[in-house]
Amino acid sequence: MKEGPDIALIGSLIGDPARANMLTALMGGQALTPTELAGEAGITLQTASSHLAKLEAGGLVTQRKQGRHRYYALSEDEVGLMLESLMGFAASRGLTRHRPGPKDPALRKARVCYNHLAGDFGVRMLDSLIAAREIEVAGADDLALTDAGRARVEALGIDYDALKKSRRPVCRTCLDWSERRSHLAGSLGEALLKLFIDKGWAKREKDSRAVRFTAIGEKAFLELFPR
Amino acid sequence: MKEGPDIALIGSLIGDPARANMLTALMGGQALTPTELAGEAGITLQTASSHLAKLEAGGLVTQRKQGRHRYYALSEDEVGLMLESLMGFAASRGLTRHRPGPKDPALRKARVCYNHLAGDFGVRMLDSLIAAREIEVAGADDLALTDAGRARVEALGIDYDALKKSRRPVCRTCLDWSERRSHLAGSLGEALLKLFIDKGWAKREKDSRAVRFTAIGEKAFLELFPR
DNA sequence: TTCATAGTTCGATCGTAATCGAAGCATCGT
DNA sequence: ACGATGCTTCGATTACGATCGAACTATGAA
Repeated sequence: MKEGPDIALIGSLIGDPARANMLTALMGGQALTPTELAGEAGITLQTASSHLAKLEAGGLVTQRKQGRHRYYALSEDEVGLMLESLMGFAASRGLTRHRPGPKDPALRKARVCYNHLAGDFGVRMLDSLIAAREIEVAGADDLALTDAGRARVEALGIDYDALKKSRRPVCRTCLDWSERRSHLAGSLGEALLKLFIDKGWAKREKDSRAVRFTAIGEKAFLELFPR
Repeated sequence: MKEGPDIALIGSLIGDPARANMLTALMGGQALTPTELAGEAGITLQTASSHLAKLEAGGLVTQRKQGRHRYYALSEDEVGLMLESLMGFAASRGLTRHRPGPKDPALRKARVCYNHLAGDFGVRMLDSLIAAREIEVAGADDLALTDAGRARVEALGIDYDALKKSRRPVCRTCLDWSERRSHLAGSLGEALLKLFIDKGWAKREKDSRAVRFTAIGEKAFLELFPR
Protein backbone atom coordinates (compact mmCIF):
# COMPACT_ATOMS: atom_id res chain seq x y z
CA MET A 1 0.00 0.00 0.00
CA LYS A 2 2.98 2.24 0.37
CA GLU A 3 6.10 1.84 -1.66
CA GLY A 4 8.08 -0.54 -3.76
CA PRO A 5 7.39 -3.01 -6.52
CA ASP A 6 4.26 -5.11 -6.54
CA ILE A 7 5.40 -8.64 -5.90
CA ALA A 8 1.90 -9.91 -5.19
CA LEU A 9 0.94 -9.81 -8.84
CA ILE A 10 3.89 -11.89 -9.94
CA GLY A 11 3.53 -14.18 -6.96
CA SER A 12 -0.08 -14.89 -7.72
CA LEU A 13 0.76 -15.68 -11.33
CA ILE A 14 3.32 -18.23 -10.22
CA GLY A 15 1.17 -19.31 -7.32
CA ASP A 16 -1.39 -21.27 -9.24
CA PRO A 17 -0.32 -24.91 -9.63
CA ALA A 18 -1.44 -25.15 -13.23
CA ARG A 19 0.51 -22.04 -14.21
CA ALA A 20 3.52 -23.12 -12.19
CA ASN A 21 3.57 -26.41 -14.06
CA MET A 22 3.38 -24.64 -17.38
CA LEU A 23 6.19 -22.29 -16.45
CA THR A 24 8.32 -25.18 -15.27
CA ALA A 25 7.70 -26.93 -18.56
CA LEU A 26 8.75 -23.79 -20.42
CA MET A 27 11.99 -23.76 -18.42
CA GLY A 28 12.90 -26.62 -20.75
CA GLY A 29 13.59 -23.86 -23.26
CA GLN A 30 11.44 -25.12 -26.08
CA ALA A 31 8.45 -23.13 -27.16
CA LEU A 32 5.30 -25.17 -26.56
CA THR A 33 1.75 -25.01 -27.83
CA PRO A 34 -1.27 -24.50 -25.57
CA THR A 35 -2.28 -28.11 -26.18
CA GLU A 36 1.10 -29.39 -25.00
CA LEU A 37 1.08 -27.09 -22.02
CA ALA A 38 -2.41 -28.17 -21.08
CA GLY A 39 -1.12 -31.73 -21.04
CA GLU A 40 1.81 -30.75 -18.82
CA ALA A 41 -0.49 -29.07 -16.36
CA GLY A 42 -3.20 -31.68 -16.49
CA ILE A 43 -5.98 -29.31 -17.49
CA THR A 44 -8.15 -28.77 -20.55
CA LEU A 45 -7.21 -26.58 -23.45
CA GLN A 46 -9.74 -23.91 -22.52
CA THR A 47 -8.33 -23.50 -19.06
CA ALA A 48 -4.77 -23.46 -20.36
CA SER A 49 -5.69 -20.76 -22.82
CA SER A 50 -7.04 -18.56 -20.06
CA HIS A 51 -3.91 -19.10 -17.96
CA LEU A 52 -1.65 -18.29 -20.87
CA ALA A 53 -3.50 -15.07 -21.49
CA LYS A 54 -2.82 -14.07 -17.89
CA LEU A 55 0.83 -15.03 -18.04
CA GLU A 56 1.21 -13.04 -21.21
CA ALA A 57 -0.49 -10.00 -19.70
CA GLY A 58 1.92 -10.28 -16.78
CA GLY A 59 4.86 -10.31 -19.16
CA LEU A 60 6.09 -13.76 -18.20
CA VAL A 61 5.55 -15.41 -21.55
CA THR A 62 5.30 -14.41 -25.18
CA GLN A 63 3.51 -15.95 -28.04
CA ARG A 64 4.44 -16.57 -31.66
CA LYS A 65 1.93 -17.62 -34.27
CA GLN A 66 3.01 -20.16 -36.78
CA GLY A 67 0.40 -21.60 -39.06
CA ARG A 68 -2.40 -22.83 -36.92
CA HIS A 69 -0.16 -23.34 -33.95
CA ARG A 70 0.78 -20.84 -31.31
CA TYR A 71 4.07 -21.27 -29.62
CA TYR A 72 4.51 -19.95 -26.13
CA ALA A 73 7.90 -19.35 -24.51
CA LEU A 74 9.31 -17.49 -21.54
CA SER A 75 9.51 -13.88 -22.58
CA GLU A 76 13.11 -13.20 -21.56
CA ASP A 77 16.15 -14.67 -19.89
CA GLU A 78 15.14 -12.62 -16.87
CA VAL A 79 12.06 -14.74 -16.33
CA GLY A 80 14.07 -17.93 -16.36
CA LEU A 81 16.56 -16.52 -13.87
CA MET A 82 13.79 -15.45 -11.53
CA LEU A 83 12.08 -18.83 -11.70
CA GLU A 84 15.34 -20.64 -11.08
CA SER A 85 15.91 -18.48 -8.01
CA LEU A 86 12.45 -19.33 -6.71
CA MET A 87 13.16 -23.00 -7.34
CA GLY A 88 16.35 -22.68 -5.36
CA PHE A 89 14.44 -21.40 -2.41
CA ALA A 90 11.70 -23.99 -2.71
CA ALA A 91 14.26 -26.77 -2.98
CA SER A 92 16.08 -25.52 0.10
CA ARG A 93 12.80 -25.90 1.96
CA GLY A 94 12.42 -29.44 0.70
CA LEU A 95 9.33 -28.49 -1.25
CA THR A 96 9.21 -30.69 -4.30
CA ARG A 97 6.24 -31.64 -6.35
CA HIS A 98 7.25 -35.22 -6.86
CA ARG A 99 8.47 -38.17 -4.92
CA PRO A 100 12.16 -38.38 -5.76
CA GLY A 101 12.32 -40.87 -8.60
CA PRO A 102 14.89 -42.31 -10.93
CA LYS A 103 14.88 -39.18 -13.07
CA ASP A 104 16.04 -37.00 -10.24
CA PRO A 105 19.77 -37.85 -10.33
CA ALA A 106 19.81 -37.25 -14.07
CA LEU A 107 18.31 -33.81 -13.50
CA ARG A 108 20.88 -32.93 -10.91
CA LYS A 109 23.66 -34.04 -13.19
CA ALA A 110 22.73 -32.06 -16.27
CA ARG A 111 19.58 -30.27 -17.31
CA VAL A 112 18.36 -27.43 -19.44
CA CYS A 113 17.78 -24.15 -17.64
CA TYR A 114 15.62 -22.26 -20.12
CA ASN A 115 18.30 -22.18 -22.83
CA HIS A 116 21.58 -23.10 -21.19
CA LEU A 117 23.17 -25.95 -19.26
CA ALA A 118 22.53 -26.34 -15.54
CA GLY A 119 23.11 -28.93 -12.85
CA ASP A 120 26.42 -30.44 -11.82
CA PHE A 121 27.77 -30.20 -15.36
CA GLY A 122 26.73 -26.58 -15.76
CA VAL A 123 28.34 -25.55 -12.50
CA ARG A 124 31.49 -27.48 -13.31
CA MET A 125 31.76 -25.79 -16.68
CA LEU A 126 31.63 -22.29 -15.22
CA ASP A 127 34.04 -23.17 -12.40
CA SER A 128 36.45 -24.61 -14.91
CA LEU A 129 36.25 -21.59 -17.20
CA ILE A 130 36.97 -19.30 -14.30
CA ALA A 131 39.84 -21.43 -13.02
CA ALA A 132 41.42 -21.37 -16.47
CA ARG A 133 41.00 -17.59 -16.58
CA GLU A 134 38.89 -17.86 -19.69
CA ILE A 135 36.08 -16.12 -17.95
CA GLU A 136 36.78 -13.37 -15.49
CA VAL A 137 34.60 -12.23 -12.65
CA ALA A 138 34.62 -8.57 -13.50
CA GLY A 139 32.51 -7.10 -10.76
CA ALA A 140 29.95 -8.22 -8.30
CA ASP A 141 27.61 -9.21 -11.10
CA ASP A 142 29.52 -9.21 -14.29
CA LEU A 143 31.27 -12.01 -16.03
CA ALA A 144 33.59 -11.24 -18.91
CA LEU A 145 35.17 -13.48 -21.50
CA THR A 146 38.95 -13.00 -21.57
CA ASP A 147 41.03 -13.10 -24.75
CA ALA A 148 42.00 -16.67 -23.94
CA GLY A 149 38.37 -17.52 -23.46
CA ARG A 150 37.41 -15.92 -26.70
CA ALA A 151 40.04 -17.89 -28.58
CA ARG A 152 38.79 -21.05 -26.94
CA VAL A 153 35.14 -20.67 -27.83
CA GLU A 154 35.98 -19.61 -31.36
CA ALA A 155 38.13 -22.72 -31.72
CA LEU A 156 35.05 -24.68 -30.74
CA GLY A 157 33.23 -23.09 -33.62
CA ILE A 158 31.21 -20.42 -31.86
CA ASP A 159 30.82 -17.11 -33.64
CA TYR A 160 31.72 -14.67 -30.89
CA ASP A 161 31.03 -11.55 -32.92
CA ALA A 162 27.50 -12.70 -33.60
CA LEU A 163 26.92 -13.20 -29.87
CA LYS A 164 28.26 -9.78 -29.11
CA LYS A 165 26.02 -8.08 -31.61
CA SER A 166 22.81 -8.97 -29.82
CA ARG A 167 21.52 -6.77 -27.05
CA ARG A 168 21.59 -9.63 -24.55
CA PRO A 169 24.57 -10.06 -22.23
CA VAL A 170 27.08 -12.60 -23.50
CA CYS A 171 27.96 -13.99 -20.09
CA ARG A 172 25.91 -13.93 -16.97
CA THR A 173 25.43 -16.04 -13.90
CA CYS A 174 22.37 -18.04 -13.02
CA LEU A 175 21.87 -19.57 -9.61
CA ASP A 176 21.50 -23.33 -9.81
CA TRP A 177 18.77 -24.77 -7.63
CA SER A 178 20.26 -28.22 -7.26
CA GLU A 179 23.88 -27.20 -6.75
CA ARG A 180 23.22 -23.91 -4.99
CA ARG A 181 26.04 -22.33 -6.96
CA SER A 182 26.14 -20.38 -10.18
CA HIS A 183 26.35 -21.67 -13.69
CA LEU A 184 26.80 -19.83 -16.97
CA ALA A 185 23.82 -18.22 -18.66
CA GLY A 186 23.66 -15.51 -21.31
CA SER A 187 24.05 -15.90 -25.03
CA LEU A 188 27.35 -17.73 -24.59
CA GLY A 189 25.73 -20.22 -22.25
CA GLU A 190 23.06 -20.78 -24.84
CA ALA A 191 25.56 -21.18 -27.65
CA LEU A 192 27.58 -23.71 -25.69
CA LEU A 193 24.60 -25.91 -24.94
CA LYS A 194 23.62 -25.79 -28.59
CA LEU A 195 27.16 -26.76 -29.49
CA PHE A 196 27.13 -29.85 -27.27
CA ILE A 197 23.89 -30.99 -28.83
CA ASP A 198 24.98 -30.23 -32.39
CA LYS A 199 28.18 -32.17 -31.84
CA GLY A 200 26.09 -35.12 -30.73
CA TRP A 201 27.66 -35.08 -27.26
CA ALA A 202 24.33 -34.64 -25.55
CA LYS A 203 20.63 -34.98 -26.18
CA ARG A 204 17.61 -33.58 -24.42
CA GLU A 205 15.37 -36.16 -22.80
CA LYS A 206 11.87 -36.08 -24.10
CA ASP A 207 9.32 -34.59 -21.71
CA SER A 208 11.96 -33.60 -19.19
CA ARG A 209 14.53 -30.94 -18.57
CA ALA A 210 17.18 -33.61 -18.23
CA VAL A 211 20.12 -33.59 -20.62
CA ARG A 212 21.68 -36.94 -21.36
CA PHE A 213 25.33 -37.05 -22.36
CA THR A 214 26.61 -39.90 -24.49
CA ALA A 215 29.64 -41.79 -23.19
CA ILE A 216 31.84 -40.09 -25.76
CA GLY A 217 30.24 -36.73 -25.14
CA GLU A 218 30.71 -36.95 -21.41
CA LYS A 219 34.36 -37.84 -21.79
CA ALA A 220 34.95 -34.94 -24.17
CA PHE A 221 33.07 -32.55 -21.91
CA LEU A 222 34.98 -33.54 -18.80
CA GLU A 223 38.28 -33.17 -20.64
CA LEU A 224 37.27 -29.83 -22.03
CA PHE A 225 36.29 -28.54 -18.59
CA PRO A 226 38.57 -30.18 -16.01
CA ARG A 227 37.86 -29.63 -12.37
CA MET B 1 3.32 -32.98 -11.88
CA LYS B 2 6.67 -34.29 -12.90
CA GLU B 3 9.90 -33.02 -11.49
CA GLY B 4 11.57 -30.14 -9.77
CA PRO B 5 10.84 -27.90 -6.81
CA ASP B 6 7.35 -26.73 -6.08
CA ILE B 7 7.32 -23.04 -6.84
CA ALA B 8 3.55 -22.80 -6.73
CA LEU B 9 3.44 -23.05 -2.97
CA ILE B 10 5.87 -20.21 -2.46
CA GLY B 11 4.29 -18.22 -5.22
CA SER B 12 0.86 -18.48 -3.69
CA LEU B 13 2.22 -17.40 -0.32
CA ILE B 14 3.68 -14.27 -1.87
CA GLY B 15 0.75 -13.92 -4.22
CA ASP B 16 -1.78 -12.64 -1.73
CA PRO B 17 -1.65 -8.84 -1.50
CA ALA B 18 -2.00 -8.79 2.28
CA ARG B 19 0.87 -11.22 2.72
CA ALA B 20 2.97 -9.45 0.12
CA ASN B 21 2.53 -6.21 2.03
CA MET B 22 3.56 -7.83 5.27
CA LEU B 23 6.63 -9.38 3.69
CA THR B 24 7.58 -6.06 2.16
CA ALA B 25 7.23 -4.45 5.56
CA LEU B 26 9.47 -7.12 7.07
CA MET B 27 12.08 -6.31 4.43
CA GLY B 28 12.63 -3.26 6.59
CA GLY B 29 14.58 -5.64 8.81
CA GLN B 30 12.85 -4.94 12.06
CA ALA B 31 10.81 -7.65 13.69
CA LEU B 32 7.19 -6.54 13.84
CA THR B 33 4.17 -7.61 15.83
CA PRO B 34 0.99 -8.97 14.25
CA THR B 35 -0.77 -5.73 15.18
CA GLU B 36 1.79 -3.64 13.33
CA LEU B 37 1.76 -5.96 10.35
CA ALA B 38 -2.02 -5.88 10.22
CA GLY B 39 -1.75 -2.11 9.99
CA GLU B 40 0.77 -2.34 7.17
CA ALA B 41 -1.48 -4.66 5.22
CA GLY B 42 -4.70 -2.86 5.98
CA ILE B 43 -6.45 -5.85 7.51
CA THR B 44 -7.68 -6.83 10.95
CA LEU B 45 -5.60 -8.59 13.53
CA GLN B 46 -7.45 -11.87 13.12
CA THR B 47 -6.77 -12.02 9.41
CA ALA B 48 -3.14 -11.07 9.91
CA SER B 49 -2.73 -13.83 12.43
CA SER B 50 -4.01 -16.39 9.98
CA HIS B 51 -1.68 -15.11 7.27
CA LEU B 52 1.29 -15.19 9.58
CA ALA B 53 0.56 -18.77 10.49
CA LYS B 54 0.68 -19.67 6.82
CA LEU B 55 3.88 -17.76 6.20
CA GLU B 56 5.46 -19.49 9.16
CA ALA B 57 4.34 -22.91 7.96
CA GLY B 58 5.91 -22.09 4.61
CA GLY B 59 9.18 -21.18 6.29
CA LEU B 60 9.20 -17.57 5.17
CA VAL B 61 8.98 -16.00 8.61
CA THR B 62 9.79 -16.94 12.16
CA GLN B 63 8.30 -15.86 15.38
CA ARG B 64 9.82 -14.91 18.72
CA LYS B 65 7.73 -14.52 21.81
CA GLN B 66 8.64 -11.72 24.13
CA GLY B 67 6.30 -11.03 26.97
CA ARG B 68 2.87 -10.60 25.57
CA HIS B 69 4.17 -9.58 22.18
CA ARG B 70 5.12 -11.79 19.32
CA TYR B 71 7.74 -10.53 16.96
CA TYR B 72 7.76 -11.78 13.42
CA ALA B 73 10.75 -11.51 11.11
CA LEU B 74 11.93 -13.01 7.85
CA SER B 75 13.32 -16.40 8.73
CA GLU B 76 16.66 -16.07 6.95
CA ASP B 77 18.75 -13.88 4.72
CA GLU B 78 17.73 -16.23 1.91
CA VAL B 79 14.16 -15.05 2.10
CA GLY B 80 15.16 -11.43 1.80
CA LEU B 81 17.35 -12.17 -1.20
CA MET B 82 14.55 -14.03 -2.92
CA LEU B 83 12.06 -11.25 -2.30
CA GLU B 84 14.50 -8.64 -3.55
CA SER B 85 14.96 -10.64 -6.72
CA LEU B 86 11.20 -10.81 -7.22
CA MET B 87 11.00 -7.08 -6.65
CA GLY B 88 13.66 -6.57 -9.28
CA PHE B 89 11.57 -8.41 -11.79
CA ALA B 90 8.36 -6.66 -10.83
CA ALA B 91 10.07 -3.28 -11.03
CA SER B 92 11.46 -4.08 -14.47
CA ARG B 93 7.87 -4.68 -15.57
CA GLY B 94 6.81 -1.34 -14.19
CA LEU B 95 4.59 -3.01 -11.64
CA THR B 96 4.55 -0.83 -8.57
CA ARG B 97 1.95 -0.66 -5.89
CA HIS B 98 2.05 3.08 -5.48
CA ARG B 99 1.97 6.20 -7.56
CA PRO B 100 5.54 7.45 -7.50
CA GLY B 101 5.59 9.95 -4.66
CA PRO B 102 8.08 12.13 -2.88
CA LYS B 103 9.41 9.21 -0.88
CA ASP B 104 10.51 7.35 -3.95
CA PRO B 105 13.80 9.19 -4.58
CA ALA B 106 14.77 8.71 -0.95
CA LEU B 107 14.20 4.99 -1.29
CA ARG B 108 16.33 4.78 -4.37
CA LYS B 109 19.11 6.67 -2.68
CA ALA B 110 19.38 4.59 0.48
CA ARG B 111 17.13 2.05 2.08
CA VAL B 112 17.19 -0.95 4.33
CA CYS B 113 17.16 -4.32 2.60
CA TYR B 114 16.19 -6.69 5.37
CA ASN B 115 19.25 -5.95 7.48
CA HIS B 116 21.75 -4.19 5.27
CA LEU B 117 22.07 -1.07 3.15
CA ALA B 118 20.60 -0.97 -0.35
CA GLY B 119 19.90 1.60 -3.03
CA ASP B 120 22.40 3.91 -4.67
CA PHE B 121 24.46 4.15 -1.49
CA GLY B 122 24.54 0.40 -0.98
CA VAL B 123 25.68 -0.26 -4.52
CA ARG B 124 28.28 2.48 -4.31
CA MET B 125 29.67 1.02 -1.11
CA LEU B 126 30.21 -2.41 -2.62
CA ASP B 127 31.67 -1.00 -5.83
CA SER B 128 34.05 1.11 -3.82
CA LEU B 129 35.15 -1.79 -1.62
CA ILE B 130 35.86 -3.88 -4.69
CA ALA B 131 37.73 -1.09 -6.47
CA ALA B 132 39.93 -0.62 -3.38
CA ARG B 133 40.57 -4.37 -3.31
CA GLU B 134 39.15 -4.60 0.16
CA ILE B 135 36.61 -7.07 -1.02
CA GLU B 136 37.51 -9.61 -3.65
CA VAL B 137 35.20 -11.37 -6.01
CA ALA B 138 36.37 -14.88 -5.29
CA GLY B 139 34.20 -16.91 -7.60
CA ALA B 140 30.99 -16.60 -9.44
CA ASP B 141 29.09 -16.24 -6.20
CA ASP B 142 31.54 -15.61 -3.46
CA LEU B 143 32.81 -12.39 -2.04
CA ALA B 144 35.78 -12.42 0.29
CA LEU B 145 37.18 -9.78 2.56
CA THR B 146 40.88 -9.20 1.87
CA ASP B 147 43.47 -8.45 4.55
CA ALA B 148 43.25 -4.79 3.66
CA GLY B 149 39.51 -4.95 3.95
CA ARG B 150 39.69 -6.67 7.28
CA ALA B 151 42.01 -4.01 8.64
CA ARG B 152 39.65 -1.36 7.36
CA VAL B 153 36.49 -2.68 8.97
CA GLU B 154 38.29 -3.37 12.22
CA ALA B 155 39.55 0.20 12.23
CA LEU B 156 35.92 1.23 11.94
CA GLY B 157 35.22 -0.71 15.10
CA ILE B 158 33.67 -3.88 13.71
CA ASP B 159 34.57 -7.11 15.44
CA TYR B 160 35.51 -9.28 12.50
CA ASP B 161 36.11 -12.41 14.55
CA ALA B 162 32.62 -12.24 15.93
CA LEU B 163 31.20 -12.03 12.42
CA LYS B 164 33.22 -14.98 11.31
CA LYS B 165 32.08 -17.16 14.15
CA SER B 166 28.45 -17.22 13.07
CA ARG B 167 27.29 -19.78 10.56
CA ARG B 168 26.09 -17.07 8.18
CA PRO B 169 28.29 -15.90 5.33
CA VAL B 170 30.23 -12.75 6.13
CA CYS B 171 29.97 -11.25 2.66
CA ARG B 172 27.44 -11.97 0.00
CA THR B 173 25.81 -10.16 -2.84
CA CYS B 174 22.21 -9.06 -3.03
CA LEU B 175 20.62 -7.83 -6.22
CA ASP B 176 19.28 -4.32 -5.83
CA TRP B 177 15.88 -3.75 -7.38
CA SER B 178 16.26 -0.04 -7.96
CA GLU B 179 19.84 -0.03 -9.22
CA ARG B 180 19.77 -3.45 -10.88
CA ARG B 181 23.26 -4.09 -9.57
CA SER B 182 24.53 -5.88 -6.49
CA HIS B 183 25.10 -4.48 -3.07
CA LEU B 184 26.69 -6.03 0.01
CA ALA B 185 24.66 -8.36 2.20
CA GLY B 186 25.77 -10.94 4.76
CA SER B 187 26.80 -10.35 8.33
CA LEU B 188 29.31 -7.70 7.28
CA GLY B 189 26.64 -5.82 5.40
CA GLU B 190 24.50 -5.94 8.48
CA ALA B 191 27.31 -4.78 10.73
CA LEU B 192 28.13 -1.85 8.47
CA LEU B 193 24.58 -0.57 8.41
CA LYS B 194 24.43 -0.86 12.17
CA LEU B 195 27.68 1.08 12.37
CA PHE B 196 26.36 3.97 10.30
CA ILE B 197 23.32 4.22 12.50
CA ASP B 198 25.27 3.88 15.74
CA LYS B 199 27.64 6.60 14.62
CA GLY B 200 24.66 8.85 14.04
CA TRP B 201 25.43 9.13 10.34
CA ALA B 202 22.07 7.76 9.32
CA LYS B 203 18.63 7.11 10.67
CA ARG B 204 15.80 4.89 9.51
CA GLU B 205 12.67 6.71 8.49
CA LYS B 206 9.67 5.70 10.44
CA ASP B 207 7.19 3.50 8.56
CA SER B 208 9.43 3.20 5.54
CA ARG B 209 12.45 1.35 4.35
CA ALA B 210 14.15 4.64 3.56
CA VAL B 211 17.40 5.48 5.31
CA ARG B 212 18.10 9.14 5.80
CA PHE B 213 21.71 10.26 6.05
CA THR B 214 22.57 13.41 7.96
CA ALA B 215 24.66 16.01 6.13
CA ILE B 216 27.72 15.04 8.15
CA GLY B 217 26.99 11.37 7.79
CA GLU B 218 26.63 11.61 4.05
CA LYS B 219 29.91 13.47 3.69
CA ALA B 220 31.71 10.90 5.82
CA PHE B 221 30.14 8.03 3.92
CA LEU B 222 31.04 9.41 0.53
CA GLU B 223 34.63 9.99 1.64
CA LEU B 224 34.85 6.53 3.12
CA PHE B 225 33.59 4.95 -0.08
CA PRO B 226 34.75 7.06 -3.02
CA ARG B 227 33.50 6.24 -6.47
C1' DT C 1 -16.19 -26.31 -50.69
C1' DT C 2 -16.10 -29.12 -46.84
C1' DC C 3 -14.11 -31.22 -42.99
C1' DA C 4 -10.65 -31.41 -39.33
C1' DT C 5 -7.49 -29.38 -36.16
C1' DA C 6 -5.90 -25.59 -33.02
C1' DG C 7 -7.19 -22.14 -30.32
C1' DT C 8 -10.12 -18.36 -28.09
C1' DT C 9 -14.27 -16.53 -25.88
C1' DC C 10 -18.40 -16.95 -23.18
C1' DG C 11 -21.16 -18.51 -19.42
C1' DA C 12 -22.18 -21.26 -15.51
C1' DT C 13 -20.57 -23.93 -11.71
C1' DC C 14 -17.91 -24.92 -7.96
C1' DG C 15 -14.18 -24.70 -4.36
C1' DT C 16 -11.23 -22.45 -1.86
C1' DA C 17 -9.35 -18.95 0.64
C1' DA C 18 -9.64 -14.23 2.48
C1' DT C 19 -12.13 -11.71 5.68
C1' DC C 20 -14.02 -10.35 10.11
C1' DG C 21 -17.04 -10.86 14.51
C1' DA C 22 -17.02 -13.29 18.70
C1' DA C 23 -15.10 -16.10 22.00
C1' DG C 24 -11.06 -18.15 24.21
C1' DC C 25 -5.93 -17.98 26.12
C1' DA C 26 -2.01 -15.97 27.81
C1' DT C 27 0.71 -12.33 29.88
C1' DC C 28 1.38 -8.12 32.20
C1' DG C 29 0.32 -4.36 35.51
C1' DT C 30 -1.83 -3.05 39.61
C1' DA D 1 -7.27 -11.39 42.26
C1' DC D 2 -8.77 -8.54 38.56
C1' DG D 3 -8.94 -6.00 34.46
C1' DA D 4 -6.47 -4.76 30.25
C1' DT D 5 -3.79 -5.82 26.31
C1' DG D 6 -2.02 -8.87 22.57
C1' DC D 7 -2.92 -12.60 20.03
C1' DT D 8 -5.11 -17.04 18.41
C1' DT D 9 -8.98 -20.05 17.26
C1' DC D 10 -13.57 -20.85 15.64
C1' DG D 11 -17.41 -20.13 12.65
C1' DA D 12 -20.02 -17.92 9.09
C1' DT D 13 -19.95 -15.10 5.15
C1' DT D 14 -18.34 -13.65 0.92
C1' DA D 15 -15.81 -13.00 -3.19
C1' DC D 16 -12.74 -14.32 -6.47
C1' DG D 17 -10.76 -17.37 -9.63
C1' DA D 18 -10.06 -22.03 -11.56
C1' DT D 19 -12.42 -25.17 -14.23
C1' DC D 20 -14.88 -27.03 -18.14
C1' DG D 21 -18.81 -27.45 -21.72
C1' DA D 22 -20.43 -25.16 -25.64
C1' DA D 23 -20.19 -21.97 -29.19
C1' DC D 24 -17.23 -19.31 -32.21
C1' DT D 25 -12.88 -18.16 -35.22
C1' DA D 26 -8.97 -19.27 -37.97
C1' DT D 27 -5.82 -22.06 -40.51
C1' DG D 28 -4.79 -26.08 -43.16
C1' DA D 29 -5.87 -30.39 -45.72
C1' DA D 30 -8.65 -33.07 -48.97
